[in-house]
Amino acid sequence: MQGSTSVARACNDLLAGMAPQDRQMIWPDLHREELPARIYLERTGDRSEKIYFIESGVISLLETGDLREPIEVGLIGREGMVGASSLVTDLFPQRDSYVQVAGRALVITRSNLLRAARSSDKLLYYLLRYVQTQIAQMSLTVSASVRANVQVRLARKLLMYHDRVGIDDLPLTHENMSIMMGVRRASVTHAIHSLEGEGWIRAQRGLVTIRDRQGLEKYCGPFYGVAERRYDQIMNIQRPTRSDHLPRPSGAAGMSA
Amino acid sequence: MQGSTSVARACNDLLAGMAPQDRQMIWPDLHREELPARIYLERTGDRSEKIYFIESGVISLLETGDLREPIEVGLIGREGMVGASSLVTDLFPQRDSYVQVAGRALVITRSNLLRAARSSDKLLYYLLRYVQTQIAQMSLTVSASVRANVQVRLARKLLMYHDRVGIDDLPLTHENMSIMMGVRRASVTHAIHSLEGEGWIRAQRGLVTIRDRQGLEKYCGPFYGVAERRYDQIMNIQRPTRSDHLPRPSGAAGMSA
DNA sequence: CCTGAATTGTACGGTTTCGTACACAGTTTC
DNA sequence: GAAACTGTGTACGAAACCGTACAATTCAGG
Repeated sequence: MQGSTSVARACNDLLAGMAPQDRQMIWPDLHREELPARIYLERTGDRSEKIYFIESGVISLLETGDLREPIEVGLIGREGMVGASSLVTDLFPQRDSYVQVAGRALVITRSNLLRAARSSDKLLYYLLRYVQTQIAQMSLTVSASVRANVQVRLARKLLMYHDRVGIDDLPLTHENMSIMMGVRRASVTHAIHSLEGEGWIRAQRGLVTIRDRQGLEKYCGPFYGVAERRYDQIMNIQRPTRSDHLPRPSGAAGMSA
Repeated sequence: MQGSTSVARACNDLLAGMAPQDRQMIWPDLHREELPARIYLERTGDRSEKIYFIESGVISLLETGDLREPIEVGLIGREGMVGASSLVTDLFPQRDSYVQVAGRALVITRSNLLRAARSSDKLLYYLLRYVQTQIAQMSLTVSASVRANVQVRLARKLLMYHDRVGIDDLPLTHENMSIMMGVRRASVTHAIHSLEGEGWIRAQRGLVTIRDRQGLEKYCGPFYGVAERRYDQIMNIQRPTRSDHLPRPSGAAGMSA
């Protein structure tokens, strides 16, 4: 790809959180790459030689199964990486990784990261912990898919995007969201209007703006926040408002602030 | 627990499929345990000191989130193990593991398996591959939860249970299934009747008997079989009727035969 | 055998979501 | 500035599913 430059400082939480010696070990192998929207970082079954530590933008994990249209089963932003599973085993990707919101990433070759992980147990187990956070996210997505209605699921998804893009403007179309959620576009349009009517978001063509994050979180109830707290717990993140099992998601549950 | 005896021969696919030297290494540490129905092998957040290689019976992975009732997000039988994730990291279980169908398992302590995995990369990466199969299963569960109706989801679930119990009689109540699927009991009753009307199953009080597996598989369409083929692929299982992407699930897609 | 508990059958109005369709608005291309 | 494309608003009947409720059946224990 293009846009490969040398690295100044990492904006990726996994890189920022790993042991300094591990970070220093892989540092020379990292190169920054731009991630334009609508490209695939990995395709199901196609070996990928690169692993991406996302610095900005949003990647969706898409599950196709044997169906025509895929479904979004996971989200990755600056809190995560793409390709962790191809690291721990010589396996082909099991899902598509699709750039929903353009951004950039620090990229390392699979062989380089694999070598590093084999030489440092600490690094390997650190990255494996991240895999567990993805499992947690997916598990809670199952729960929400079954129990929450379209409107709540949409709100949840917007919050998850908001956590990752960092700004309040989310470049998403109704069609976009409808495919990711596996519902009709008309259902998304209706849900968007409803959330807009409450004053929580503002919708324009191809753009959703978050205006009242707390309102959205409250509306989602138990369907937002659990995955985010688990991420913190698994990766040992300490946040100022660390309220363990209180109902109040406290606004700092994710990776936003 | 009770029922701990010495081991004669493993009926667990993971143990059967691992490298002989790895199996021999952990063999002395394994003890057989009976798994009575309705107990929990792991609870979310409670450290578990045991890891279970399931020989028979069915374990559900239950996700509670912050909700009152849990949802089944994964199934484990003789093809798998409970506690794999607490192996690769010193993490608490992130989900409940509940014995849906009684059976037995070969049990090893976490510290023993952890030591073995640290001394054998091959073993570690083998078990990590199994974790990937669980992710695949969960990912396809998301897909099915969003796109398939209750009747198809029920059929899919019955097939997955059938794969794991080995016999045609599944000890499940309607209430049981309704909780696992997150729907009304009445919805399950209706779906059961419908599947029964097609002659694919036979239902009695607390018991569902599979009578026409192929019929069920055909009815599920793309919602059954993909996860099972991925398991084979990830774990490098070779089966006689290995038809890669043909629509025919061929009856040997799972771990049944 | 009797009683209580567990399981299953069934009903009804209400809500959500679907499938499909068509009109309109904003953006890009030529 | 006209055409083509993309994105959004809206409608309508049909289907799926829900919440709730209650009766009937089967099983387990005394």
